[in-house]
Amino acid sequence: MISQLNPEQRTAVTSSGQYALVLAGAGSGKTKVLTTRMAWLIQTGQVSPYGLLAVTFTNKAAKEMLARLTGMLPIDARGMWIGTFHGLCNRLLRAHYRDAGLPQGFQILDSTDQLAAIKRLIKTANINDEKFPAKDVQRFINAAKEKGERPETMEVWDAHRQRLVDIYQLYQEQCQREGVVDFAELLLRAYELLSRNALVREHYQRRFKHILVDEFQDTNDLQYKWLCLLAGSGASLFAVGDDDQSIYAFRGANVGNMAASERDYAKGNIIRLEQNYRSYGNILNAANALIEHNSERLGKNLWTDRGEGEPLRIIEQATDQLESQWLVEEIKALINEGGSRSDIAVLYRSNAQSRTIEHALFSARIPYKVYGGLRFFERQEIKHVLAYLRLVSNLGDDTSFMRVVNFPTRGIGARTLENLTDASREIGCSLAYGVGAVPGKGGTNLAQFVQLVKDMGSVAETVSLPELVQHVIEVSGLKQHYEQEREGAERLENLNELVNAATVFSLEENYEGMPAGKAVEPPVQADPDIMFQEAMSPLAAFLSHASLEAGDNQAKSGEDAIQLMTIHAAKGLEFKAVFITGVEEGLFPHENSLAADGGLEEERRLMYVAITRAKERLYISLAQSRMLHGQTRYSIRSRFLDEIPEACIKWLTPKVAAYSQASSSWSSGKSYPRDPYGRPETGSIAPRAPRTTSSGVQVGGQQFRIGQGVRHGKFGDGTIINLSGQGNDAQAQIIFQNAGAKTLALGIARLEIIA
DNA sequence: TTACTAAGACTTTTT
DNA sequence: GTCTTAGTAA
Repeated sequence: MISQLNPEQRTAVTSSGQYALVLAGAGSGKTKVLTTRMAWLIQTGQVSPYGLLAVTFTNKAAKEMLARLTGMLPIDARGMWIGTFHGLCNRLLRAHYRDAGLPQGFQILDSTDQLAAIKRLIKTANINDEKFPAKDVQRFINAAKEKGERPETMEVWDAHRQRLVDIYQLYQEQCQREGVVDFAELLLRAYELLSRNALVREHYQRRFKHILVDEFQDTNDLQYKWLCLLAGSGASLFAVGDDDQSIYAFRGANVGNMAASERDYAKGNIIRLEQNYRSYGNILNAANALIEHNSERLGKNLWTDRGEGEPLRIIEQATDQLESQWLVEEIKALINEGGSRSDIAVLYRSNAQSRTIEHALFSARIPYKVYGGLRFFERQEIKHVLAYLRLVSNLGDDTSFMRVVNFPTRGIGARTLENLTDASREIGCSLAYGVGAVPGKGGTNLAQFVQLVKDMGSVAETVSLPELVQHVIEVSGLKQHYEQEREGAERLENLNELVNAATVFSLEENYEGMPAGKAVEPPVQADPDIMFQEAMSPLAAFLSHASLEAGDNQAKSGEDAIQLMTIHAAKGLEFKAVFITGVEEGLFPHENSLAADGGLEEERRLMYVAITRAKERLYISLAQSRMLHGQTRYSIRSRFLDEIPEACIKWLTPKVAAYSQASSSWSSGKSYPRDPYGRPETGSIAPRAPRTTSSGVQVGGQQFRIGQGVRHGKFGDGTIINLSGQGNDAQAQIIFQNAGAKTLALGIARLEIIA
């Protein structure tokens, strides 16, 4: 297995030091190195499968790793510690729930659940929700946890921050009372468990001889500390990552961990994988040149022996709609050449851009798939069923209680719930236990609801997991509710799918190293840590599975379709042909990113990621005007395009020379902040100075010029600020005094020239 | 209690 | 343009 590697890959795989940092460029065989190293370590007898821990960020990556490993070696991967940070921490906490101070069946809150819990807290604790919006509080708490901070130890410098810390404290108390943990808490609890409990820590430090980390540039401070603690002084730490592909700083990832690890382990063992097996030369040259503009890189240059290939094709269109139309034509051409649709990806910076593109593809009847969006376990009907199931598992789960107490409606209104909240708080119990204290009709309805959940609980003791799920769907009234709803058919289908998911889950023999489904005997063999474990109930295991693996993020597979996704979602993927759309100042780099520290560099890395997705052909497009937030905005091409060498590029529309005079803006009468490049930092309404030096366009006997006044039957009077195209295809951008900015086809719109 | 309307937001996102 | 949320009327 080693013989198929290039020299650098081989060095990495067989590295014998205590520490190695593999700087793996895009398309350089990162996963191959990681999995081959695992296989090599096991095969050469340096470690048993149980002495190995491999951690990734996504379930997808973990599955891929496991699949490749078992493909190379005939080993039983069950019980091996290969998983996501959250999955492994969950496993750790399940095994040692008592030492971690958690109830045995603790449940996991996803981000949505967490936000709901915080909103509820803000209400019950009478916190000013204008000063402390739930979203801000959530961000504060998660950021604190990701730095490993608890309320007691946090620095406070003003009253506002003090209050935030107090809310963090209250939130922790609420979670503890309800027996739930959020995502960040999984990591922090696991870290605290290891750092405080020497017995547990030493056990795992002894056990894991080799720790392997994927996408190391995406680790946050806490994850890094967790790794260091687990590695102790004896284990080998093998980290693979690419600082140039760090695009998640906004959610706490700290690229600095790469440099820090090198410093902390003082081994200086960096291995660079720079040979790229994915893209042609022009694509790589463009990517290399672009990323050169970033400072503080560890340094790396991709190369290939595949030749230059096609140049990058860049096009500038007048509007986002024309951009999409061009996209459709180009895609048609590619397909005519014999390309398959799924080899073509259309990437964009923000989700809002997909609408126009989808519309154009739809009109042209080109099948497409949009990635991103709601995942299976995040759908509201699924979350409703899960909330009932969580209540069955733990009546004290107030978040779930509030979610379904009146869904489907059963005459329990806001007033009744307010009474219940007050009563429960006074008694000091959870909502379900406080229903007796609510008088009147509301109280009766509440009592009936709690009885309903209790009845589900007794059924749970006698039937299998899928049977229970089916039962809950029926007696909760959810089934009936969606049967009556006009658009309920798909939701009903999803409910059936949930029963299937439960069936599949209960057939699995183990979950996170623990017995799952029908708790099988004997328990998972050969995992030495089984001695710490008590079997989790199948229901609790299923619920935790649902929180941790929200399901596929992709549209239904099957049909051969164009792939539409954000650049973030494209990381790790590759396509024969890639279109990067909307490459304009203000959008990409996004204007909001410029204010953030290191924001521009992260945007540039994002562009780097986008470029390196392409194997054969790369198209970049931009539009001079685009509908965004219901307004037309004008912008100039992204500075990133000026950072790519002309030698790699073929401009499909002429490259406009300089932008120094151009401005891009939303509304007149303001002055615009400038970035260090002397460019406007934000987009806006005042039309920018026309760029096309066109002397005018002749259509239907009329001569249109930039700056000319025109009158439209519907929009009124306005001024032409830009012209494009020729003859009947000519388009004009016009700012109407009352109707705002419009792009009109001169051959169609009836315009009257005025003074 | 529900259903409708108005107002405001709105970069990227896995677990 | 589209979604979520808060407020109000039926």
